[in-house]
Amino acid sequence: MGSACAGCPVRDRAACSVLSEEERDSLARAGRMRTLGRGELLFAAGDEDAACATLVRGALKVTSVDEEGRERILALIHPAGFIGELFAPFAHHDVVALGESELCVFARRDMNAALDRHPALARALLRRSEEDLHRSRQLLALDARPSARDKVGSLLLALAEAASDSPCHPARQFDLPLTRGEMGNMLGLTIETVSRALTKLENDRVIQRKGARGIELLDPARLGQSDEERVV
Amino acid sequence: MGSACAGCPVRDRAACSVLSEEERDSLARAGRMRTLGRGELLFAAGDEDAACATLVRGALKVTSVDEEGRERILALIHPAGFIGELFAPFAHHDVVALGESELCVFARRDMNAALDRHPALARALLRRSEEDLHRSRQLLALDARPSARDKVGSLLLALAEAASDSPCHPARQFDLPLTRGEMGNMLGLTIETVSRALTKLENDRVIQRKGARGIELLDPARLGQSDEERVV
DNA sequence: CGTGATCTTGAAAATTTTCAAATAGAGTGG
DNA sequence: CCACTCTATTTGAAAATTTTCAAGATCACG
Repeated sequence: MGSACAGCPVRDRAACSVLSEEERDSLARAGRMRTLGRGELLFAAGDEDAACATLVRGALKVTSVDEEGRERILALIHPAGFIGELFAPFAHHDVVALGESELCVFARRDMNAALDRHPALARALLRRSEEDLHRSRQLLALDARPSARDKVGSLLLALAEAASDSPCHPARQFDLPLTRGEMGNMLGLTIETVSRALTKLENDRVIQRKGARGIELLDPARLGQSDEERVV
Repeated sequence: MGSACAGCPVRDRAACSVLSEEERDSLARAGRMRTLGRGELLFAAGDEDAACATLVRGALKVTSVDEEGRERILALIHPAGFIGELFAPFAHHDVVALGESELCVFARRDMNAALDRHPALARALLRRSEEDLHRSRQLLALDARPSARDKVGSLLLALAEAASDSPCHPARQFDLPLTRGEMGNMLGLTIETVSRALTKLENDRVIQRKGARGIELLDPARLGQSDEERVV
């Protein structure tokens, strides 16, 4: 029987890829695989000693719920992403599967021990955390766009890039992992406004909808652009 | 002559506080102090091998400029905060002083070397990065509020907490480190809307303005709340 | 005590939200 | 496989909010 990680689809990209074969297997023995269906919770805000995990397949959302019960999506996690707070005494946010997802889950104590044992792992997580921070800031930049059309366009572009295998190139065609409500939630818009923005993008021949969730990018260059600016 | 760090105001909170006295001094010798005035640039997006630094005094903003020239504030850095990307080949964003600021600056190579030499430093930076990520997500949550009044209120609360010494307790009175334009920028609102929101908050006896920049919190509990929800 | 920049305020225009209803899709049980 | 049902999405029109444009007030500073 081969290594537990031998067939792992993210073995070359996840944080643990910096470990040697043996080190990785030993870490894998401390963890376990887990599958979540759409809407299932990995852990909830307030959980003590919440686990941490590498996402192997699927997609997750990180959300917070304010005092009035409104949910806010704070981040999306894609395969090879690491999820979990190693230092906070309890989880700050909920983490929920957007679709069927597979994770490699570790107890926080085990991950902390691994961090001590393998300095390279700490570096790898620091690097990943830096990337997460960058992604979070890009998300922040989305909200700066003045018009709903631009916000939705920028989000589509971000999702297309996340859906693509090759980094930095958006997938030409992909399925939205988010409902209209979830998209609106991320952009501070209502469901109806998101829907209207998509209609407008389609009328402008920037995208082509394929059913409710499928998106084809006809003119990716105009997605991130302002509504007006491209009249030239 | 004592240690270079002996009088450092953030010596107990910055990432380097996990080092021993000697380790810290040796790191300090690799770095240098630098003072920036309001509006001065620490480094710019695209800089190769941009330095990194711990903020000792003052405040910084991390900004990006989109293709149409609009600036977007992505993060605020407060004393003891660490700034700089250790892994990206070039800086993603501009970093600018909001007011007179003092920093402890390191060449990226030196910081990377220190990371290898002191695993505890990698952990400390990972922890700090996790906190930055959390703050960035909180900022993201600001934009979810539907009304301008709530957005501005939430931002004021965040700034009051940053201005306070005691964590988790907002300063009752403080000076805004940001112009109206910068606040609007962070919230996706115009200068005028921010100004009107402040006027409304003042009319509602939630805050009291002291000149253009001074803010006194009269009823902090109502700052983060929805406009309507608190009619009871 | 000017002077330029920042901030406030007003009114019209544009955009978004809200409320309401119709349509399309996905999943289920017959 | 199809009809049914529940949910998600789209669309419309009025109401509310925000932006834009314009002008006056205030502040900081030389």
